[in-house]
Amino acid sequence: MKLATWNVNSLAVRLPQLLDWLAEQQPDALVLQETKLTDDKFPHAEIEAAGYAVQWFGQKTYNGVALLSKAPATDIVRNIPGFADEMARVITGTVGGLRIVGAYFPNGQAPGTEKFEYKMQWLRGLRDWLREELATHPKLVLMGDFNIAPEDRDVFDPVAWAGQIHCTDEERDHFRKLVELGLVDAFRLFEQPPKSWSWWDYRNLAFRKNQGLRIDVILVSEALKAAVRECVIDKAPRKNERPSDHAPVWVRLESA
DNA sequence: ATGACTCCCAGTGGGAGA
Repeated sequence: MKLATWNVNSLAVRLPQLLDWLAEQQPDALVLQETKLTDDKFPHAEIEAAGYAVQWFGQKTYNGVALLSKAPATDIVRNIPGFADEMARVITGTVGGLRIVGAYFPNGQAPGTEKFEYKMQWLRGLRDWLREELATHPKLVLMGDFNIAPEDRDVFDPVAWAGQIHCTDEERDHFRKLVELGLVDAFRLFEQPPKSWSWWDYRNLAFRKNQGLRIDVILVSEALKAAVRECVIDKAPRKNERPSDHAPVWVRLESA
């Protein structure tokens, strides 16, 4: 099983790149973030023609998520049960016996703002729901754009970013509390190249200079940990014309 | 350096992203 996550930063713009990547990488399931499309505008026909079933949940301008899978997903849940939210940020389904949660975590803007407080509330809501979800679905994968750089080694300039959004103690504490539910960061199960990022600012030639953050993450439950074989950030799509600012991340699990 | 780029909706500018 190959599972992937990609913040496409507008599916309207990135659809051709998505179709290319699906054809090349053949993931069994892929979650998308920042589709930025209302449900009536979602390009499901093109995705289905590429051999994927798809569930989607979006809104105008911001946010929007989708779950693509070769085998249709079942038991779909949109957003976080028990947490009222105006924004389309989470889509969950079961594929091949795995509970797949695709999430677009709030950005949070800056500590001390209303958006930061919303991020904290959202993270609490996610954790409370995931605790229950893990109890009923031990084989669970939470993946997406976390908008949290878990540790300093996930930041190109940890001194400059200290205390800044994505790197605050509060955000990292929430990340650790998710892990403490019984999840593991698949990327860190393996030796990885230093300076591995999943996002590079569009400004400042950041990609060329490899100045980025690792904020796109795949967490697998303890029940799946032993099955994880590989976890890769695929930088290739960031080299496309008109790329997303995020790279896809994928994980390969031993088929069982 | 309250920047830089990209996307969106609006409407010839501005918010948001991270």
